[in-house]
Amino acid sequence: MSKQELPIVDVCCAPLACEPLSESEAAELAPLFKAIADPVRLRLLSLIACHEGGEACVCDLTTAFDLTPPTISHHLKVLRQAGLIESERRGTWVYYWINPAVLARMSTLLTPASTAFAETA
Amino acid sequence: MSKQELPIVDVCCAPLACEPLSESEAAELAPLFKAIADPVRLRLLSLIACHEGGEACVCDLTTAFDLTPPTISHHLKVLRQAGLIESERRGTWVYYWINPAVLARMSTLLTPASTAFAETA
DNA sequence: ACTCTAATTTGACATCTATCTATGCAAGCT
DNA sequence: AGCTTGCATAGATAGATGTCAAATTAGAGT
Repeated sequence: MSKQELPIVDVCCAPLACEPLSESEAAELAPLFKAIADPVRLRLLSLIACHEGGEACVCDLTTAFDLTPPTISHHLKVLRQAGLIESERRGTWVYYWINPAVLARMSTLLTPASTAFAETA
Repeated sequence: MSKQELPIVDVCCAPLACEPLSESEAAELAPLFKAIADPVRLRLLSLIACHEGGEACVCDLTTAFDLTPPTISHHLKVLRQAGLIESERRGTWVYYWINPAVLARMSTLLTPASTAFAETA
């Protein structure tokens, strides 16, 4: 539905610490993190990812928050426009599921290159 | 220097998709992503992480942007207050380095639990 | 057709944010 | 002491963002 802006996924996938991010790479990646830089959207993403069958109806999601349906709808739209989730209407209900490839790309980006951590000083 | 608010790192470390994020977990995690949800800060983080010795002087960073020093200083402060980087003054210059543990935690959170991606459809 | 429910869109508003200029502070040098 | 450079803070401002109430669209079932 509504194929408006499709998320770009052609940027590099190397960890942040491998080589400095170019201006254009940063410009494409920042919106992905901006999309999850909100407590409600983080929980939405988690609720969807954890839901049985890998997808959740909006009605399953709205009940988990002290927010009005339009607000939830707004947050879902932000996540969808960023490419983090996808949706489909089936009869009365609209279902959402996550796009694991985008999540994986973000995860990889944040991987400490050297993996030289572990010193929890 | 200035031990103001130290970042909390006592929240769970499991991937988003393992079990739904609690409200408080989301509230603690969102600011971390908000800190990197900006193209300038993403590049700053990358520049610092990639710099030889694992640390960079502010003077190394300001030259990479078309922004005034106060603006860079502001972004560094945001990253530092989130716990993503740390800093120390040595003589004339101030050096910044990344906190790999926090990066690793964020990376883990975004790991698709099932690791059932790879279908780059 | 009418009605009911599910979900989104629109418009408004208060708050937050990125950026700048101007100022302040700290360290090194003459 | 005084100057210069590196960096941070303070204050101001335009623009983005999260939230809600009201209106709208889409299906399902009388």
